[in-house]
Amino acid sequence: MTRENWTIIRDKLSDDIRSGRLSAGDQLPTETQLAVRFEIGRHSVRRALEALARDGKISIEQGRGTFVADAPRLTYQIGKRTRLRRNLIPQGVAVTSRLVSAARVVAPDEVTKALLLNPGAKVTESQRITLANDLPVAVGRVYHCAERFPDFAERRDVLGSTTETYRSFGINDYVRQHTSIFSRAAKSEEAKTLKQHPDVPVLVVTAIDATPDGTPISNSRVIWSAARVNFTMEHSDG
Amino acid sequence: MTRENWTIIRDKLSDDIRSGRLSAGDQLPTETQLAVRFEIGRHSVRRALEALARDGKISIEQGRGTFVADAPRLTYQIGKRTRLRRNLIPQGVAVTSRLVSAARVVAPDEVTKALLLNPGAKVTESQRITLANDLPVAVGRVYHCAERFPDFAERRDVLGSTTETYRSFGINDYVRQHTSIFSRAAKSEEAKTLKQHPDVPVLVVTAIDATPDGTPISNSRVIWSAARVNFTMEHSDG
DNA sequence: AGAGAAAATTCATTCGGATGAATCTGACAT
DNA sequence: ATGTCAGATTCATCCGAATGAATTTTCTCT
Repeated sequence: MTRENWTIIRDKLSDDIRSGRLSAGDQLPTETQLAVRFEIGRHSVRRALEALARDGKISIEQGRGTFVADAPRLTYQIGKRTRLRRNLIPQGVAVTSRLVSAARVVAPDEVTKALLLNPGAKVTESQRITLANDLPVAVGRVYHCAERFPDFAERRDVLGSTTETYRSFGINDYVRQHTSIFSRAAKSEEAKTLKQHPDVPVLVVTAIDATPDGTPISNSRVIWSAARVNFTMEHSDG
Repeated sequence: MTRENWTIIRDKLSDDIRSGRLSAGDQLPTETQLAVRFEIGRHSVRRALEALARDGKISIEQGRGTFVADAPRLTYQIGKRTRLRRNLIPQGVAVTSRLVSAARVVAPDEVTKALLLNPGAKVTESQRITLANDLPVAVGRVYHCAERFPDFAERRDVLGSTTETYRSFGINDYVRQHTSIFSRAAKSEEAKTLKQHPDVPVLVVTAIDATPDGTPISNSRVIWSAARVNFTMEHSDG
């Protein structure tokens, strides 16, 4: 009985949310109140709340309170024709993305390999943050060969779309060549950027886009909030 | 200085592992010793260790101690020709899988939809656990239409390979039709089955396999230990 | 009213301490 | 050698308490 006490309250709250007894946006009782009601220590309450936050079921905000998450999980389709905006918009989600920084740097090893560049080649690194309904869902870095796409980040920022930007460089089509996904704990700065609880893991999605003839044109590494996204893949065509 | 004290020891240990000062299999000092050495409370030490365990960098074992993880992350390639064994073996990993249970049940809603069955149709549910070098990495349920594949689980267990089993049913080829991936916290029983720390999240991979002409033949839902796996996808052919 | 300061709320982090559970070690008897 | 059991070690869980930080609410003064 003494063991795994905190799972009781976690499961109770989880049930309340699923069944609708607690609905999206509702504020939960304070930690102290929950501790009293369930007759357990506040630390066990915190443990339970942390577990729920990791699943994205609730959102814990310091100084304000704890709330039932109101944003459902986004579905992001990965395939040959992976297009961030087009894939998220159909879900009735307002997707925006913002340029955080742009720089010209010597390509890191992985980028050199991914883009088939010579060691020491320069690339442009643009860092963007993606929001769905004003809530950050992903933050990522994209690398382009600096010689071929000298001002990619700036143009992308003006044109507002990756597809358009490629077109302005004379590339009318591009396809996803390779994708890799893994999960890890969020670094504290990532958690801050994504406005998520420090214990929510992130999904790291590394990808290579290429022209239809197979020439790689971009290498990206996007950090997704694991609680807010769901990836799908169709293997027929893409 | 008082804030986020525990991240200091987390980062220190993480560095020690990455740099090789601590190597695979090494036992870490006990919680108490670490607390003394870093001049912080044991609870902060635990918090740091939990964070490292979530990333799969260390493995915490009650009554034994805490050890640097010795199993590297597996890479599992998802594509049109997704075959568990063939995709993992090239990495020098001894992959085995074991039937945990087999049953004949009324198809759950999602399965009905995935396999295009009539409501109330029966399916076989086989639960298998997959081990890589004797370490569990995944546990999953696979559903097959009971009419067409009445004894799938049993045959699969005898023949030792999914491909062979399908062949015995007259299916010489099959392809991955659809895959979806998301992350969530592990349920306590899943954590136990996968022999992982309760705080390590899992990746839920739902898939539909089909014959080349597009007829769905199986629906699976596999729970992967998020710390031990890494998914990749090639979008050219599969 | 309106602006700004003070107070109250609420979560964040940390510490110390206690008990339980799993595992290993070593003494002991067979 | 082998098996058993007591004790030590180590992590797991829990509680209570204090201080700090972020936010909201209330009050005060102009």
